[in-house]
Amino acid sequence: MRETEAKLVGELKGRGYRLTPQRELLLSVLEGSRKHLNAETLLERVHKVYPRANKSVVYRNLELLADLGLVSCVDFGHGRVEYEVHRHPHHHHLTCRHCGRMLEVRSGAFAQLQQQLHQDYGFNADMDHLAIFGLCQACSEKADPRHEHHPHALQGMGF
Amino acid sequence: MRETEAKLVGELKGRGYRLTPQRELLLSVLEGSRKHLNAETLLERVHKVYPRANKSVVYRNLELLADLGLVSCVDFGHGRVEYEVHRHPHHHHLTCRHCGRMLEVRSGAFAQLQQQLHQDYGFNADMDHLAIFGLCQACSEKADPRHEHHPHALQGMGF
DNA sequence: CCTCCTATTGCAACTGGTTGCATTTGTATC
DNA sequence: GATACAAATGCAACCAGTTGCAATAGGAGG
Repeated sequence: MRETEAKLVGELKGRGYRLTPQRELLLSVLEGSRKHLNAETLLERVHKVYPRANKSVVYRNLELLADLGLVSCVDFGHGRVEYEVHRHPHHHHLTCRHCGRMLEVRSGAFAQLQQQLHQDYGFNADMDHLAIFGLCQACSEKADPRHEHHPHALQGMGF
Repeated sequence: MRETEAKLVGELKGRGYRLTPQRELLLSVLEGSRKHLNAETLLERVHKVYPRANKSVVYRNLELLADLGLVSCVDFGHGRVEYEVHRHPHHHHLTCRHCGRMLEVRSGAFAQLQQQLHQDYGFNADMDHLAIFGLCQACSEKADPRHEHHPHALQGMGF
């Protein structure tokens, strides 16, 4: 906790950013949660301590913190982006587009892909921001190939 | 052209969807373009032929067509999603978060990742919807590690 | 060609997120 | 601790995309 706090202060000051109460608060809320948080929840919690906080500050600081590598944001395709402190540097997210469940995964294949892209194209991929969609095992098994697409499946799926 | 048209009709009717002028038009606009198109441009073009077309129809049909595997949509992180007919089944997009340029790529490493995820977690990844962010070769070379993050870099980047 | 049923459309209201701008506030310097 | 300057905030307007709902229109069956 203190460690990331100190890291934050160092990162910010070193680069000419200011240490504002909103910024500290935002990070501490993120650290206080084990789960991903979306911007709305985040704002609610910040609000309890600092009622005049504003959503644009939340978004702008999340962007900054993400940019500094302190938080990572993942778009699970549920209409809102989720944020978390960047403590497990190499885990990725597999989201099932059918049941909506999300799997955290740490596969060497990601590092391999990253390496390959660097080798072949000189591209330095941000693998940590990666969310992959598809069908989880359970849903793959249930899916009958002839009915893979149900009319209105997406609208009626309840997420 | 006709081929995809026929494929569309078949897919739709076979699954109980209707063949509406908006749907056909949307697909033909997508096919008439070699590049990715965003929903706004798409709507403009549809509008020229069918002036009372509406954005919600565009979005709903893009979702349907994507779901049927006829178009693919990629989020380049520029604030709007881009759509294209799904003719090159296995190309992926590397987007530079600094200069915004986009690279089309066909690497075996993606297939390998896909395979690995299937093997290890039984997860069937939709690799075609994948856009990867990072730094392109040019920007990586220009970036001085001590100034990797410029104040307001994202706001001032001009896209 | 008429009827009926339901998929689809058009619309307007809404959502999550972004932006421009005037105001406030960290913080470096004196 | 006062000053000054740029970074950050708060706000309101905005943007892309989504949703609920009443009206419309494919198309299957008669």
